[in-house]
Amino acid sequence: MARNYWLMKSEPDAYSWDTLCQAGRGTWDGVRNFGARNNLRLMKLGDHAFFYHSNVGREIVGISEIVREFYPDATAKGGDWSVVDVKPLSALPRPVTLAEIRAESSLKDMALVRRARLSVQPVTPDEFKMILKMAKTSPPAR
DNA sequence: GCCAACGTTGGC
DNA sequence: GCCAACGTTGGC
Repeated sequence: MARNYWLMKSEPDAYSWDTLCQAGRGTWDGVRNFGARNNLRLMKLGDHAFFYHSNVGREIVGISEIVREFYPDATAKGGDWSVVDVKPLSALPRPVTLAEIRAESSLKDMALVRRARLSVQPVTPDEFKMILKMAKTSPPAR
């Protein structure tokens, strides 16, 4: 069975990869964008998602796994919003920055590049593999 | 801290 | 259903 890949953004000041690792499991709440919500609802148990630090860091730092499919967001006052539960799977050997992703031509169509403001977005298997490969190699010289 | 991009809201 | 105004995200 094919696994789907995603990318979820969080400002580390609000909720960081370290916070998720310490907690062991987390609920991805507070999404208030229809596109992002729809992506949450497409997530299946066992899907993998990059954890991206927006604003501070601007880099992918780890991979989480979806451990509960979508259910209503208890933090929403009205509206039709959803959450999923995630757990940390593994940290990347080293973070892959937005600048590196922009510089990699095969990743130019990533939603991260094309639709900067979408906080929950799909990642293709090829994109996922490429970023893993980048995370295992040395950072580009500058 | 600024501001461009863009998603959402609401008047018509 | 259009679109202007508004608010928010997030890179720089």
